[in-house]
Amino acid sequence: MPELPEIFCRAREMNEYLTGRTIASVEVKQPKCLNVPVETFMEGLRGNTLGPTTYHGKWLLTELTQGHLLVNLGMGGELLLVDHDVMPEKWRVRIDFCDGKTFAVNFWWFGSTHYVAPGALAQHQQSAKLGPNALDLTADQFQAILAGRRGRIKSFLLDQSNLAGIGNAYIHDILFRAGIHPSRSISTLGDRERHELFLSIRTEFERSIEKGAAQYELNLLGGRGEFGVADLLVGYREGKPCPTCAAEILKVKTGSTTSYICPKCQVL
DNA sequence: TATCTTGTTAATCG
DNA sequence: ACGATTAACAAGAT
Repeated sequence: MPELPEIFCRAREMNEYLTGRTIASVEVKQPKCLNVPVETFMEGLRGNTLGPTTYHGKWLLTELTQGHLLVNLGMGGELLLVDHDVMPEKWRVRIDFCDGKTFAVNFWWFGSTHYVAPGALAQHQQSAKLGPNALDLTADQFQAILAGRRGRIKSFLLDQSNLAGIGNAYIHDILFRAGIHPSRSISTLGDRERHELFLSIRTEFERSIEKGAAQYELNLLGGRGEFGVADLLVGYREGKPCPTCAAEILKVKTGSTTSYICPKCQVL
């Protein structure tokens, strides 16, 4: 589940381990994950040296000598730095560096690996329309984004054009910490609740980042984070007691997504 | 076998 | 125009 904490950590790792390496060749096993024809992709990348990597929501953006390499892990996958001849079993795109290392990209569903030509980043639709990073907001900015908005709070928070980085895994605990039911209308939320929500996003994401993000995702070197199921409060804990009031945690349908809630702490 | 899932976009309906 | 809902898409695990 790559959400903001995972992407944040991958970006940090890419800065530490990939920056300065020069691309010798590129191979694509799944052309559908590209935004341009395979030839364009390979030609665009070849010969470039990798600069700093930043993140925006669930996108990783790596500056190249000319242009940018963008990766979105979709619903999961691995970014691995390996030796040329020790490739992982599954990979969709491999970027071979001149020094014998390879950046191997794999998704298990719906990922993207894009090449953006110099100066064209603003034209990259998928990343250009993202809202601000959820962790970069101040309390006031968060209030401003919520002000006057309609609809349900959960769909609002999951909509990457409002604020970027929250997905359907961390959101269970984010809403629980704030004591807010996922189906609450935004218009019924008081200032105090909105502020609690703001704090919950920070708390939740920062806790995970401190631990190197999710246990069930591999980091660049093949290791794992330490944020695991034991760190979850209500997410994926159907039938278990709420950590606050001991009521039974429920798994409920909220629109097209599933939510885990405490029915006593998060009333509609 | 059938169903579930961490994401995103487009289409559709009211 | 907006919000809600559904389907669809590149898999893999249970």
